[in-house]
Amino acid sequence: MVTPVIENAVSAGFSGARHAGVRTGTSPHNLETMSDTTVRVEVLTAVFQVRESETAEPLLQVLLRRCEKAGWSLPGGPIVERETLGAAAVRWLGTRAGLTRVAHLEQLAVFSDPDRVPDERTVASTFIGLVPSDIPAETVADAEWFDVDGLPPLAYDHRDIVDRARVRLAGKLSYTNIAFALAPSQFPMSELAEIYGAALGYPVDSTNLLRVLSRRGVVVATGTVGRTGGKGGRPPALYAFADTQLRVTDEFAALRPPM
Amino acid sequence: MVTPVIENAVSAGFSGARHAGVRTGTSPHNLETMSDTTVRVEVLTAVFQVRESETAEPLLQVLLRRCEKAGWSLPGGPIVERETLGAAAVRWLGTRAGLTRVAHLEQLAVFSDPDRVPDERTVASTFIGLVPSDIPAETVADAEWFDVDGLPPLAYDHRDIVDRARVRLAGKLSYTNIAFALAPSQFPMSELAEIYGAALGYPVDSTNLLRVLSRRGVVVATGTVGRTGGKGGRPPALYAFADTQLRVTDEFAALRPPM
DNA sequence: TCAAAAGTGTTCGTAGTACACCCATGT
DNA sequence: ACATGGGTGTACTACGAACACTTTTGA
Repeated sequence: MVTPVIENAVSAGFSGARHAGVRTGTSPHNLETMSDTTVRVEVLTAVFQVRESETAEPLLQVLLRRCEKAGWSLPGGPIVERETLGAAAVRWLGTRAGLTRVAHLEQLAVFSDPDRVPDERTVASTFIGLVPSDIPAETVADAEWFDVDGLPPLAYDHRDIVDRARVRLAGKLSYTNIAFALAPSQFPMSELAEIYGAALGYPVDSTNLLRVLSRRGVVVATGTVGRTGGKGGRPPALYAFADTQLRVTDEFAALRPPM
Repeated sequence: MVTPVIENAVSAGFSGARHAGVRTGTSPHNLETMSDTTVRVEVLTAVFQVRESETAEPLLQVLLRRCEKAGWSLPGGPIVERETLGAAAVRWLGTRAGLTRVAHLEQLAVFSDPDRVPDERTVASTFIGLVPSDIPAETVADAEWFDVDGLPPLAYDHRDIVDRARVRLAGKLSYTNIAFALAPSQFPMSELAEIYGAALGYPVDSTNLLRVLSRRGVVVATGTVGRTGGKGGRPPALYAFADTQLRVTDEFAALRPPM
């Protein structure tokens, strides 16, 4: 179970942004010709996958890299010229962690505390990445998967980033089809319920999950049935996600438009 | 009515992040000692206020600045050393638009297209700012408020930013108490319903709004009553928001935890 | 034939909307 | 008194959770 946290909100009146002693460093107009203030920008991605672990049930895991200076850290690195942040995130996942495919990648937030990293001032633009559970692990170099509830000490503020990513993921599972990026292309509902359970941290009933997701048009039956498991039981119908693109499926919990 | 758009999602397998020809510009380890890739970072804020306009009802408006080079643009500018992005956003709102108080400020997204601004490569970290409707306009210098549905042509990608901000605001009105930052400290429910209506783009029934928001503990009655309006009518009870901090008030539309 | 897993159906609670009706004030 | 706006109550719908019961397989 993930505790919800409000993200990046600076609330309630800082009255008088009088920027005492703060040098703006530029004239107040023509934004596009100023070139004095540059800063190091890095991307960091929290990549999640629901994976088998020592326990009976699969668990939500995060991909970490061992970094000799600062311990375990999220994969990522600085951006280069003429590259979007998303492209940089993908590039670093390839080079740093051997990950060649993520089914979904989205911006999380920017972490900009001046002291978040010692030495050079570094702003981190962070991402969430999701890998379907049937994609092989392919851990490369010094990368490794960890249960989200059994993380080692992480470098800098990377633990905050992972926590925020988990909250976001849990939230979106409830009102979007984001699980398409965690699930295999075809699956029995009981397996999908386990994926939801792993990501949310509490058990999800497969019966009701089917009802909710099919009413919303998120999953559709493929018509095929799977093999029955090791200990007998009725062979399960196989389902698939209708989209492979993030969609809001329950837009308004309240205050929906009239008619 | 705001059309929902999925934000910042790069979905569905870029298989093989082989970064063809892309120079990473650094060795793959020790993130904290690299200093080659720096980039200009600017903050931009879409500030909203529900304000009286020519029409009978108040409308949602955005604060824009006239910029001689690129036309109307969002207030903001580059960050300086040892300043978080949020602080930079606040500072620029003060110097560029004379705004000394926002009730809520939150990160929106990062816009990083290499060509989003000509000349120097500039990454924009964008924010949403909200100003209560009873705060005087205080337009300063060449800043001006515009109806969100009657915007002039905006500089660069600033129109995209405003649109994304509107979608985010509309969404959060439904499942958080974010309206605290748009409403006066005390208000009759009919006035709050108008604020919701302006921000959402469709009429909101004040009767039901009261029920929803009081069940959730978002608004509370102050006990006082206001003055009756110009054309008679029963004097309204006055309400206030319980918090001045963003809170999720309807966390799970579906898939709530058991028990 | 029995256990295990999957699927179907039913009941229940509750949130949200629509709308009718009652209340308090100014003219 | 009556128009105007505010407040209360009620009926209806829909969604989701819980859970019992039925179905289909393997041992």
